[in-house]
Amino acid sequence: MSEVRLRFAPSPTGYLHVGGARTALFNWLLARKLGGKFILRIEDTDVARSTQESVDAILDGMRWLGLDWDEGPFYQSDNFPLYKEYVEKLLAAGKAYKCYCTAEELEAKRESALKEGRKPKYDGTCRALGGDQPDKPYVVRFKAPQEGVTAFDDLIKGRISFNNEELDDLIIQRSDGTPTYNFVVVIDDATMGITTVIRGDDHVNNTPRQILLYEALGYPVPRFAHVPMILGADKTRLSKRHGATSVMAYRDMGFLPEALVNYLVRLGWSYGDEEIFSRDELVEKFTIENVGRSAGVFNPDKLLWLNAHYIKGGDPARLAGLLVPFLAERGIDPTSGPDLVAVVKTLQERARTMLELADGAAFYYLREFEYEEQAAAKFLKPEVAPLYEALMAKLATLPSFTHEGIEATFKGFCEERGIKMGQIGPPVRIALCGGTTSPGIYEVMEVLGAAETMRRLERALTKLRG
RNA sequence: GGUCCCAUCGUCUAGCGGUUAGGACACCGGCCUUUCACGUCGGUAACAGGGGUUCAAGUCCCCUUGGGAUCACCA
Repeated sequence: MSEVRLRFAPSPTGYLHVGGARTALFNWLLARKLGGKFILRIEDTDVARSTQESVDAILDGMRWLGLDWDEGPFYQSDNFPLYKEYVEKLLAAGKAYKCYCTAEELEAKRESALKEGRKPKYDGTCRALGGDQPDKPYVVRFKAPQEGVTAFDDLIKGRISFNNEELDDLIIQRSDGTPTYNFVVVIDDATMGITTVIRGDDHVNNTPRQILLYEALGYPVPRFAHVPMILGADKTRLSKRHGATSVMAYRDMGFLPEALVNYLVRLGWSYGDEEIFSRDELVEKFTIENVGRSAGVFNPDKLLWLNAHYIKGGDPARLAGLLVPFLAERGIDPTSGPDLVAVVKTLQERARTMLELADGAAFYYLREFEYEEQAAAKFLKPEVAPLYEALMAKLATLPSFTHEGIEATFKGFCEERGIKMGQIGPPVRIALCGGTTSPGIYEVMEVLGAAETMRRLERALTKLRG
């Protein structure tokens, strides 16, 4: 039983955001590296705020990132009877008690305490109460020690300690009988045998309470690792106003999962000077000790750079497959036109996202595209008509319409006529793709094929003749 | 406000007592070139401040300042 068991425990109140994804990633990496288990648990004790759509969205995000889990997903809402049992156990042992204070009373106390500059902690009114009050609604509170120190050695931040007097008697069961987060998380992590808890550092303040609960319940306390949060450019918590925070939104914006994974893991973790990590390398090299202690700013530019890197080196066939839906959004069906894989190859070095790849690929499949106004005015002039005609005649004699042959034809053409590539290149480019930006014209011509190339040249010829 | 955490280029970071403080993104130049990119070469740019400890401090300690998290019948 020395196997490490880690978990990711999101609450289904929204999509999977990048911060959560990074936490999940760290857990997953450590589990894979150590040959342990990675468990997915849905924290839906707040029945009112939890939705099935959110669960689905989170699962989709996990799958897209390739974070497969070994056990689960488990739902806390399935375990309410179990939690109730533990509450009873604590009650019976005198380690918890019923509190009859109403939410309104507590709110009032909290406000006045805050106003007077005192700590807004529960004052313990019901702690010493004698017997039950059968007809009154109540919550169950954990009877926390009021003195002493609770400390733990965080795997990332080092030793962290709290004076118990700072802690109050937290509610472990609501008046409607449902358990609360801090209690449930302990029961679950304990009963699931979680050995290491990696979570956002917004949980550090919960940790001492949870440790106390573990001890009260007689369970071993797991190791904790609190990962710093992700900030926006203005150093405040990353939110929608900084841009997309949903993992799936990044997919829709044309990012590759390996790019997002690489980016997210490097945000807060490092391995010497290395920037690029394959999934296998991450599993091999990841250690929780190399996770930094301070919060990091999400840098979209660097993500973009990584994405460009993975597109550049990606398998053209795979990229072509991923590209289809992006093309469909533009009303393009790549089955009627040049081979999409060949198209992708001409674009890989100049696209940073699948969106850009789709934009760049569009002209291959459009037959009656418009010419960019400025470009047409500058290059589609009557004077180039003879050039077009001569070039087409020469091209027509090519035995095979390949990059090499086409290039040789252009070279020879320029030499014969004593002109420079700059005089024939731009007009041809516009004829082929309608603008001044495109892959190299030799490769474009090869991918387009002889017939389509000639048709486009002919079409431009007609256009420039008025 | 209490508690807890954090602090190296604009950003992500390397550094684990002795370094010309390194890399990456971004930015600015050169080269390459049929366009746009890619690539390549080079450049600008950082140890928050103040005290200690030490022969020696970005590295260790303390304080200040500045950020952040958290103080729910949310998770």
